[in-house]
Amino acid sequence: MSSEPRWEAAQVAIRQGLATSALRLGVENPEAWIEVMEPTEEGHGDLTSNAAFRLTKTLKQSPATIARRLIDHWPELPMIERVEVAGPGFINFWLDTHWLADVLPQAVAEADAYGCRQSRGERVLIEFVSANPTGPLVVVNGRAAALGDSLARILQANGYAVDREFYVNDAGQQLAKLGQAMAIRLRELAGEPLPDPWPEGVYPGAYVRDLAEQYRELTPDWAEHALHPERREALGAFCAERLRRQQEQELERFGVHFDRWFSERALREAGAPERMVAELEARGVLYRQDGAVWFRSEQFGDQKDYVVVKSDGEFTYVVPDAAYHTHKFERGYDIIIDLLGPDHHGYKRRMQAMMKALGLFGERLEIQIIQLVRLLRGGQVVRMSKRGGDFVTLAELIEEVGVDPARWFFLERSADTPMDFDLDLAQMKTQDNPVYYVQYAGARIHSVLRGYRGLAAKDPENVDPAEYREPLEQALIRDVARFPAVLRRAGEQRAPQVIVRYLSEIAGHFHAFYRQHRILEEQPSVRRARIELIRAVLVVIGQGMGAIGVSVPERM
RNA sequence: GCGCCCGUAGCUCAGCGGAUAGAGCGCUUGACUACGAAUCAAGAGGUCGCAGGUUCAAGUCCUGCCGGGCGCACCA
Repeated sequence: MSSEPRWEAAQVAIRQGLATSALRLGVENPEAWIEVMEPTEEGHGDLTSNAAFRLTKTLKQSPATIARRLIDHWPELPMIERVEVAGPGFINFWLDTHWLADVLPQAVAEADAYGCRQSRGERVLIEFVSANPTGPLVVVNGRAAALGDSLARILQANGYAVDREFYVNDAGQQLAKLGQAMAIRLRELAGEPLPDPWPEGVYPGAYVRDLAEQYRELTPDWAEHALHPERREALGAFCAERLRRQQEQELERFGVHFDRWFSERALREAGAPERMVAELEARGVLYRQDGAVWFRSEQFGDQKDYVVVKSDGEFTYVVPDAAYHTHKFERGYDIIIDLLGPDHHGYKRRMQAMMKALGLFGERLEIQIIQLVRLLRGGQVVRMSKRGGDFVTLAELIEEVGVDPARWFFLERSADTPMDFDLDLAQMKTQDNPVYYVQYAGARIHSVLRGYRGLAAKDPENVDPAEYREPLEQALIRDVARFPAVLRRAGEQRAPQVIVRYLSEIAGHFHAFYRQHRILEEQPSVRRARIELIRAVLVVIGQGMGAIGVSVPERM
């Protein structure tokens, strides 16, 4: 249950005020022209509008003149302290600090509901990570995990019911290769030499040997199994299940919990791919050529047609994938989000084309590509390749830099930008990591609140907003008031980094305030007001950090 | 060759068509007998890859180049 966010209320009131003025000046349908936003620069008010510029054509006057006329009969509103025309015609609004200060007790009272919105009855499905169960998770999976989980948290705070789902590719070719690798490792355990050369496409990673050892413990006639090609799939399935569980543990350790692990094998066993092909056939979007079955992808906006059933009768991977996506739609989600890895560029159009061919709504399916993560060590790019068996795992990354900094680092950058992750920097210079900057602000507030316990009885019960005189106090009040709007924007733009930026900002204001002003050593009335302020700041830091899955320790 | 993403301070990156383009790191100079110096204050540092176009207004939108990354299989 959350009350009216003051910042947004002010925005709405200003828009209405400007619309009323514009109407009086003879503008038809003024709402369409009026925009109220946060200025990029300090000194340009709390909220600003460019309405005058946009009305020059209609009113045939200079923006400065229009701006003056728009605020000519500006009504007295308790929330607005000052209105001014600035520059070539901007209208800047300063909100009344005392009016805004009401958000402080509100934030403190609402605590972990502050900034959140009531349920809107819409369901969201986010599929992310979905790494193949053929090895440990790697660094880019960590980026996907951090982004998907944070997005889920942000959307939940915005009133959506969100499910996190992991699609497990526990079928098909990769499983066979995994089984083959397993057979090789079992024979190695039996004392046979490793094949030379190593077979093409078979995972050479040493982790398969660990799995082989586990298999030996559990299976009396393990040596037999290594020799029978028809056992390969079962061996692969054994590995896949083990590796999937290992991935799940690593993700839990990273603070990411999936609501559902959706099995491709189950989908196949239920005959979904066959039904998918039949459905496409019935819609007349398939044709036969060179012994294979092709999908008319070009008709639906893709670059070229592609094969759905190979000449050997096997499905290509898009068929079960399309069946899976259809299944998502059938489950009734209002928004379906896929976060895909950087090796799925071509896949996006392909899946959208197929959904279009099936008559499913394209807008409800959002596909976001997460770009590459390059690791730097000693100033050199660390080359990673799963097939080459040479990679840095997510577990190793967490070991080196810790969960909180790793998450922060991933979320700091927008998903569609390839990023460099400098391991040396993250490891050696942890004190420079911005995540500690925000956590330190939280720890300082906790420390002050501990010190306040013995003093609280001497202070007045109620806060007098007139005590907020310092610019930094007022900046913090604005930060607290702005938070619901920030959370909302992060959700609309599907951009956790909006929260990250905000947190750095409010922490900066807090540290400056803390160095410059005393809290506990002030007069009771001032002290009471400042305690209320920092309690609210702590709530907001907690809410923001919660939205990106980073902790706020009481001591550090 | 085609498609997607990216070129902004020495480095890593922000920047919902709006005002004098920002932050962190690094560099220079200052601040603890004071609630936690993992902090704060001040300074230096830019032809926003290049060229056109749209607009009252372009780092942001459009077109073409240049540079980098990643994709373009009867692989997943």
